[in-house]
Amino acid sequence: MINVTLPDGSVRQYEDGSSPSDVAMSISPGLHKAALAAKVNGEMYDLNRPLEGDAEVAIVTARDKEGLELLRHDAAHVLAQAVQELYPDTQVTIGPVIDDGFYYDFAREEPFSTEDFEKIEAKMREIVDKDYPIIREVWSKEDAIETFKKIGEDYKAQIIDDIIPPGEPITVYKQGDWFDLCRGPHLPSTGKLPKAFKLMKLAGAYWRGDSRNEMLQRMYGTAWANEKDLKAHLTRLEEAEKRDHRKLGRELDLFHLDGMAAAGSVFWHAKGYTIWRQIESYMRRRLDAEGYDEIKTPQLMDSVQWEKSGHWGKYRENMFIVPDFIPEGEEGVEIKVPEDAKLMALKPMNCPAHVEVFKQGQKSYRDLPLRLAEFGCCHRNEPHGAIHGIMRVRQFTQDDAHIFCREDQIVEESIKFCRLLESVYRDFGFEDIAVKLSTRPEIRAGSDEVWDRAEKGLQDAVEAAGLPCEILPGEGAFYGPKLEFQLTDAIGRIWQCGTLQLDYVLPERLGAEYTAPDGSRQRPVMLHRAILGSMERFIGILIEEFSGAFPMWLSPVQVVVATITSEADAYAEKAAEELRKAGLRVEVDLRNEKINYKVREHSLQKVPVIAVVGEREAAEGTLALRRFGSKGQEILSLAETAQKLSDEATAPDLKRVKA
RNA sequence: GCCGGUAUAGCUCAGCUGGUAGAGCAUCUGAUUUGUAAUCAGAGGGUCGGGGGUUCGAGUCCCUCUGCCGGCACCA
Repeated sequence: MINVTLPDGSVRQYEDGSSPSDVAMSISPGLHKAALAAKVNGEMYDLNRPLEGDAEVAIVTARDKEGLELLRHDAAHVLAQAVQELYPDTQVTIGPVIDDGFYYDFAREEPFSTEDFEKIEAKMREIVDKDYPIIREVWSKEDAIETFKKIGEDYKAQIIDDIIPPGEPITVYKQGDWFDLCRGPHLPSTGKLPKAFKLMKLAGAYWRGDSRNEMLQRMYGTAWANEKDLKAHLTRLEEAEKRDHRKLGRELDLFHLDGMAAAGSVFWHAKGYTIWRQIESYMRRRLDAEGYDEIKTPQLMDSVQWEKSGHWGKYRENMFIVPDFIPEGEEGVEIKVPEDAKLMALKPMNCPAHVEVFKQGQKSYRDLPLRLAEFGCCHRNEPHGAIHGIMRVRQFTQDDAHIFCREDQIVEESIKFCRLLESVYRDFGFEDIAVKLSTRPEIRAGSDEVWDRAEKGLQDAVEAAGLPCEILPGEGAFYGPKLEFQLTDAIGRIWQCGTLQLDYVLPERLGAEYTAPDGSRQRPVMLHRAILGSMERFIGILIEEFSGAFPMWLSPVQVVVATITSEADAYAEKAAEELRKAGLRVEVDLRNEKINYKVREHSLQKVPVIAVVGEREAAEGTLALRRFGSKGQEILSLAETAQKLSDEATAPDLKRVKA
């Protein structure tokens, strides 16, 4: 007999060789029906896999996170079986679970098309209906390789050969005639898979994630415990689409993009640039208060500078190179660049120029830490497939700064930075920030003691700011460890925004030094840091975060004064003037349209306040305020409105000063 | 850069198996003076992304380039 401890703490006895399925049945037939797998001593087990002794057993159903993952994993297998039955010339590779679903990578000469999806889904449902038992088998490595090779599954054979560590058992799952290499666990039968799945998209993906390898065809799908959850998920996706910054950017007249005229660069319109200016002013105030010195450095620098900094060697192919010469000849004649023309490059980052500024004049230890900030406009020739809206562009402006300091100042500076970043993000409404600490890579500059101190310094800094942090071992730059601060867009894509990087190498390469108290010449350490990251990307994320309905202080138009009849025109102008005097961004709508029409239009533009004026308001010197997202109205005197709205429109940092 | 998809009016989209373009909204003009999410009428607007080909004839079929979309790879 074996003793089984259930999640509620109770202990039951079962015959030797009993499986989680027996346990579930003994608790209730309902649970047995809902059971998908089990957690045995914390490890996931198939329902029918015999228990090997006393154990803690928890039955997993579709309600558990693990259960849902199991479903999705099975959905991937059912997909693979369906595809191979329909298209026998297809090889299977891998099919993992991802957020909200799964994918499967197939190798096949002929491309699939999304038009095949309907047929494939029908086949998947058929496999579910057949209710094939899913049977786990343990094979030897040699047998497994041989079997998969024999049936032409070269990728599977390669996985077993290269990827699975020796000694680990090779498990194969069979459903009907079809079988697949898999770690498991799986559902007891294909009939347990709810039909709440849907194939979503088709995409290319490199075999084993390496662009030197061949490209496979990846099918993405989503799978849920029931139809209702699936529908809710699809609705969420639709809602997220409405928040897409590219769509809102156009609809709200914030910016436009023109792939033909300037691929990967943003044309900012007045409204979008108003938001930009608010953010820039805000950041400038925050940096001023933190002891930064704002500077401005050249857009074009001689290639010699980039050679010295090391960028030329490593990133040349992503830099825009400009030959320094005067083209001759008539219009229409091809421009010939002389072979000996000096080359310049648009800056891909600001740091070398900041080191140049640091190097001007003599620096003493008394000058440190020296914090040089710049809203630096950078150009990077990004791979074309990487460009995305205003999130990933070829011209962008960083809220960049470099802190030159002594090694013993690193920790304090890092803490100050993390606190500042956390406070800035909170002002913009971001509460959960993902922080990643990338530690020393295999090939690196500097001694282990220096790395020890640097990594610990960054970790302490994040902790001091009260931010949770995940460590990415070996992901740091060769010159130092780094922190990355990530935000998520409307559809769950993660974007790097803020960053803090320690750099011991660049000051050395470019010869930055200061005079120490003992009169010796010393190298400063350099902290590369950005809070928002790129202005473009940050604004893109803000647009999606607020779905275009910006808080008052950022909103490009804060108030629209809309008239009901032309009788109120003069008063409307006067009211707008008063509100502008109070520092508000105000537009007036005197058009000969019904108030319904005006309210609708400005509501669609997500203007925070519509101030309606008719004869009554004009006579009484009041405004009827209607807030975005509400139907009610509030009648206030002109003076009260100016006071109240300008308070509301005060930037968060200035509010703190006032308070 | 790679794989797949896609490109028609300012925007959203229709245009079946080839017979030289349509709708709604927007714009402009006129009427309407209106009380909180679309007042009515009329007009203008497109070498159907560029180039090449098949055909008597191409928005429609083929090739090619470019952009865009979704992934992959990349992201100092």
